[in-house]
Amino acid sequence: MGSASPGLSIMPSSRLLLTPDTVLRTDLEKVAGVSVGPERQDWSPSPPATPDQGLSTFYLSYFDMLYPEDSSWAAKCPGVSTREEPPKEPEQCPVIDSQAAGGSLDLSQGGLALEEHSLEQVQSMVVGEVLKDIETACKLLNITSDPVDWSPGNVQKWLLWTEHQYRLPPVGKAFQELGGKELCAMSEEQFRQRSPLGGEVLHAHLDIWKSAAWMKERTSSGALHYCASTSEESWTDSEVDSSCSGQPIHLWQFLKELLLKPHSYGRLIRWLNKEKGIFKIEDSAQVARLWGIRKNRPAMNYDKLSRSIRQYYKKGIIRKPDISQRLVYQFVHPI
DNA sequence: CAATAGGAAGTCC
DNA sequence: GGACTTCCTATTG
Repeated sequence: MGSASPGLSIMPSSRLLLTPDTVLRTDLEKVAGVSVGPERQDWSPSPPATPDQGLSTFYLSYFDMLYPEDSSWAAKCPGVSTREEPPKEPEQCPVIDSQAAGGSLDLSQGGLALEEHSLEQVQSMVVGEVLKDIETACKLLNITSDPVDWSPGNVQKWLLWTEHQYRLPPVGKAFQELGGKELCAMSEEQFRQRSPLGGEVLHAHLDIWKSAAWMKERTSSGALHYCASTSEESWTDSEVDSSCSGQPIHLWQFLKELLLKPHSYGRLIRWLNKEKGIFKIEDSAQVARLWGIRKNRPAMNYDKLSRSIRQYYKKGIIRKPDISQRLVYQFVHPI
């Protein structure tokens, strides 16, 4: 049989007749624009006050994490608006321009050089970051990056995770029993029918995943760097291997993964002293919840999670720091 | 009152 | 059997 319905495989590719980052960008804009709620997600910069600030904020947050040391230039970098291809999505550009509208092109000196190379580079970096985020989520959830391959269980995990990440209203059982193929075949309208409040955003997020999977497959021929490249500064090779091979993830690995993505999880858990491996759990309930999603343990809570951490004391994996503080732990072997 | 500590038994791969 | 998970009691800040 035709197995994967034609539309399924054609859809992403037809969309990607445009450059990959154009497509992703469109999805990103959608997600950012649509999901702007009273309480935006955790991607660091200040919550947008208006819908069109949402997009800028969305991008800037990525600039932020690309240039954590000096994000000031990005904050006033309307260079973003000097796009070369306005013909394509005219109505989406003004949104980006909203920052420039404020005037103040501070690109006078040094800015020009930046402007020259920045746009495309920044765009590809942003896309790269999105792809990395997806890889991270895959690791944390133990699901494949291509939604088409998801089991109904995987779909539920992804839904729970995405809900949590972007503070979407719970979909409950609206998508129960759906596998990845069915999910991917659904239109935005169908998403909205199943989940009137968050369906549209969920669909946009899924779209990003689909695009990413398509891009990944397209470039996979020579590229096996994917897994390892996701956590630049992180573990040793052997550790990367274990987290890439779909083996059950250990709690300490999970915690480290969260710690490696401060722009996504910094409000839940963060380094107090990265060199020494000291970290603080800022939101114990949420960290436990994510761990529960990962392990399919809906009843997981901080009481149980912390008991697991305490098992690490004996094993010499995690300990309490010399100066014990609430919710602060230390990896015995940092880096 | 939530966090910490650790024993004990159960589950899951 | 290892790596949690679940439950529980006692202690601490």
